[in-house]
Amino acid sequence: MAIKTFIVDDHYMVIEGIRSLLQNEKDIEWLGHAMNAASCLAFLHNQVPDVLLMDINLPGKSGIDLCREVREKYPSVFVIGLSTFNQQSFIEKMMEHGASGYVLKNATQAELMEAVRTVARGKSYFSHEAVLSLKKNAGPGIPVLTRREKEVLGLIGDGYTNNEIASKLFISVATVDTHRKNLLTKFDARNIASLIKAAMQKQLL
Amino acid sequence: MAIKTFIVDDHYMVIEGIRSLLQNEKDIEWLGHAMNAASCLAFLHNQVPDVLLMDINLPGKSGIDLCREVREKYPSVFVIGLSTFNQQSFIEKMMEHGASGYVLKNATQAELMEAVRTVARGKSYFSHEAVLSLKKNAGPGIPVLTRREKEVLGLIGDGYTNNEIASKLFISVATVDTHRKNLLTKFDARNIASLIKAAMQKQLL
DNA sequence: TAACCTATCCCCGAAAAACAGGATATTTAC
DNA sequence: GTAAATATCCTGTTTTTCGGGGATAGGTTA
Repeated sequence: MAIKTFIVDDHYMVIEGIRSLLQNEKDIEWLGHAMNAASCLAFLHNQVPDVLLMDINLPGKSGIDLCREVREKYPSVFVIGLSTFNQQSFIEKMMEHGASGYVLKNATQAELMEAVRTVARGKSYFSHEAVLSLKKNAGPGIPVLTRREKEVLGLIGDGYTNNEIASKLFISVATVDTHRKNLLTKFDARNIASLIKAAMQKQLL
Repeated sequence: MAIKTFIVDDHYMVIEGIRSLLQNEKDIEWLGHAMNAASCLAFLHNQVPDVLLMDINLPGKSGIDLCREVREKYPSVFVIGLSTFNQQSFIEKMMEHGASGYVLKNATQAELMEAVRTVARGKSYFSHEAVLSLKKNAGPGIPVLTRREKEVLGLIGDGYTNNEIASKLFISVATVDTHRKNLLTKFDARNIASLIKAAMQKQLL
């Protein structure tokens, strides 16, 4: 029985590319594509694929959220995350939300097919490069921030000084300073510059 | 005479997608593809296309630089920039470096073919969405940085202090301070935090 | 209840950055 | 060849950050 596949990606060229890579495989069946989360869910309502290839950067609802929703409603669907970047933060998040694999968009045909077949058997598959970047970047991960810390981080990024932040949040400067110090510790940053850069890279700002 | 096209993109799926979108058009000929700047230049050495489709995010040398180089050596080649994002900073840069068009990767088949045909006639073509985002985001634009400023900006982002940067670059702290001041002015930033955030958003870091 | 997390506040001193001026070579561009 | 841009350096003062501490109070949870 052929593996039924479905694709969600807002890039027409990527959809076409994947289709042309998979269409000549006899054990892989192409059910169609969606270009956003809503029409993907609508499609699943009628027909359920075995493997769902999903861009993690979707307009509106992110791939991360869509992945969680699909896995909750249709546990038989295995999800493969697709992305241009191999950012460990994205990979980790997709995994946490139930994805079975992660493939970079510069993957070869062989890699893509292996991913589809592996995941269809209920196993996990990661792009070679994705694994490398996970290993390389094994250290930090995404720090867990409290609500207040996120708030302070946002204001720091907007260029406000501790004094201004204190006024805005109706707290003492000392408190803001403590939050700031905790942020530096959590991000393992030397100063505000590296803190902001790290936060931007981890999509926390 | 068919329009000879060539593609540079490091994403295999995108190459395949474009190929499958263009291959059935009788007035468009597919010369091949390259996955990085070097092999693109090597190809051009032997065969010159009419239209060169080029991802702006290439590994190593950026699409921006490749575009300039190609236009200098082969003025008959018209370049179309390809990108996932419609960031006005990228679009502007590609134009400054001699590109004739800009198409988003979520473009439709019709749009892509129109772009190729328009550009082949020596005219300019912009994705509908690219034009929109240019209009919408007319405000700030992207600051022009000198080589030294970019260097200093990078080191600031990596968390080095002015003293450390001075040592690294074998210049005085006062000079580093001046570069820093100029960066703040160019980015219209209040302090380092907002500078780094702005630089990250504009992909300059 | 005790341990833990979160948010709040405080002190100190050294280091760094921000602000405000100005100055001088060397390229680069017109 | 002249003007503009770039890179370099200087002297101040004021503000902010950074790195140590430590303390209290409320909520959660094991």
